[in-house]
Amino acid sequence: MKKHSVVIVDDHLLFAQSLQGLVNAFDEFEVLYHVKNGSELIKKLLESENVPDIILLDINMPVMNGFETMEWIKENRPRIQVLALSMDDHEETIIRMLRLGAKGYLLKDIHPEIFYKALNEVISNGIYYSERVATTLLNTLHGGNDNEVKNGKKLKDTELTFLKLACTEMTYKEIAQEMCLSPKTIDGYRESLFKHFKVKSRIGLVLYAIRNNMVASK
Amino acid sequence: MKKHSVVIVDDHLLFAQSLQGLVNAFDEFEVLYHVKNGSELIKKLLESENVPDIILLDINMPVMNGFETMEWIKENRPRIQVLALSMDDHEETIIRMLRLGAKGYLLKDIHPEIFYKALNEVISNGIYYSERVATTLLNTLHGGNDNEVKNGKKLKDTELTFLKLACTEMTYKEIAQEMCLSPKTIDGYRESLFKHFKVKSRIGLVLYAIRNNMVASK
DNA sequence: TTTAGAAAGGGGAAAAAGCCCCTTTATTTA
DNA sequence: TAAATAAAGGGGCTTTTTCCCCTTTCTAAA
Repeated sequence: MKKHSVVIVDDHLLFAQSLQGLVNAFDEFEVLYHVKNGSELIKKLLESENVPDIILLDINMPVMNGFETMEWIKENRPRIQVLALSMDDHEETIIRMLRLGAKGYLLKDIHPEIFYKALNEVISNGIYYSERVATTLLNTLHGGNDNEVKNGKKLKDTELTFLKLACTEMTYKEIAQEMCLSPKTIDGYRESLFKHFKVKSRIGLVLYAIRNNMVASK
Repeated sequence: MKKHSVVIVDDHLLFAQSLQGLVNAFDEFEVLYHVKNGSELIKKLLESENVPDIILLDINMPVMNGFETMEWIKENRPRIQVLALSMDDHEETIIRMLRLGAKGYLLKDIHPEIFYKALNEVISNGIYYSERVATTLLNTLHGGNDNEVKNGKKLKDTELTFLKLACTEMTYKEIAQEMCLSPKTIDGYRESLFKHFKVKSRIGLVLYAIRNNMVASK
């Protein structure tokens, strides 16, 4: 029987290498190769005629991150199943990744047996989430009471740009200049995001953005 | 020949399990067991008469983090060599860990061969740093030009408390109340930390604190 | 074709943040 | 022991932030 081929995309070489060993230890799976980021993956996919069945995709990578990579895969290699693999359990991240078409979302603290189950599930065209991920999703779906704005709704480009600049030492005036908008417009974005995220100050905004992975914290 | 025994402390089970495979693949080393956090490690060390030669210690763990764990080890099991293993390459973190007595600091994106070298180095009583870690350290040691305050100097308790509260939606007035100090004193801390970290605003302070792991970001 | 609702922006004011320069009281340290 | 330094705090000022209410323009839906 031909084994299912797996490609690992993760910049943590130690983890990638170790994970490769783990995958190869499963009878039904074997690792084709592993790469350090999205760009390398794309290069490999383009030059190799050996198409993998599953891609294990890390999200936080320096060069080309998981989201961008996922978009590329969906457009160019839609038949490859992608399993997101991250330490980040914030719902914004999870939802974003699943919206982009990932077939599952695993946290790196899962048990290897769960990992094995996830691989099998994905191969048989299913979807798999870590328990904590599923819980998070449930909370989001029929979540809460008064958060009709809070989550799913994604930010507009301009709001996101503002948010990123707000997570900076720039004053609003400087941000306005940078974005070629009136300070008053910026003030509007600010108020709208404050309500959206239920925060009371720019500090709160920054904390929210970082905690939810909307801007790079490190 | 008896193999050198290794204990893995990491909450990412998938990583831990995979790493165990990697370590066991080296002839000279074998994994004794792996645990999810510092508390579990201590329990194991206390109840088992089988003392490991090396502990591979992750830093970011939910229950008892690497720093606390390192302190305990130095006090109670000073003869065990500890290799810190983290994705965090900020100098404050590295220096703190090495000050606490870690025999090396590895970033999780290192190559497995480097990992092997590090294990051997530590066993022969040496010290090993990832290349990027060494670079960071060098920059710090005879670093820069005018940063006589910047790094090594650790914050006083009260300053750290202020810093943590500053990474919050509280106003300075509220922080002052919380700390039972005059708002003017708080203002003094603020100014001093601004200079210390070379930031221009409270936002900058928050970003610095998070990036350097001085407050929990997530 | 109205009409509702975004998006961009204005006025104005109160609160908070940021900045210097200063005083007092301990605690070092030379 | 005298001088230096650190910790706590005050005065007073400017800039930023935060808030609320309002206008115009354009687009999309009823």
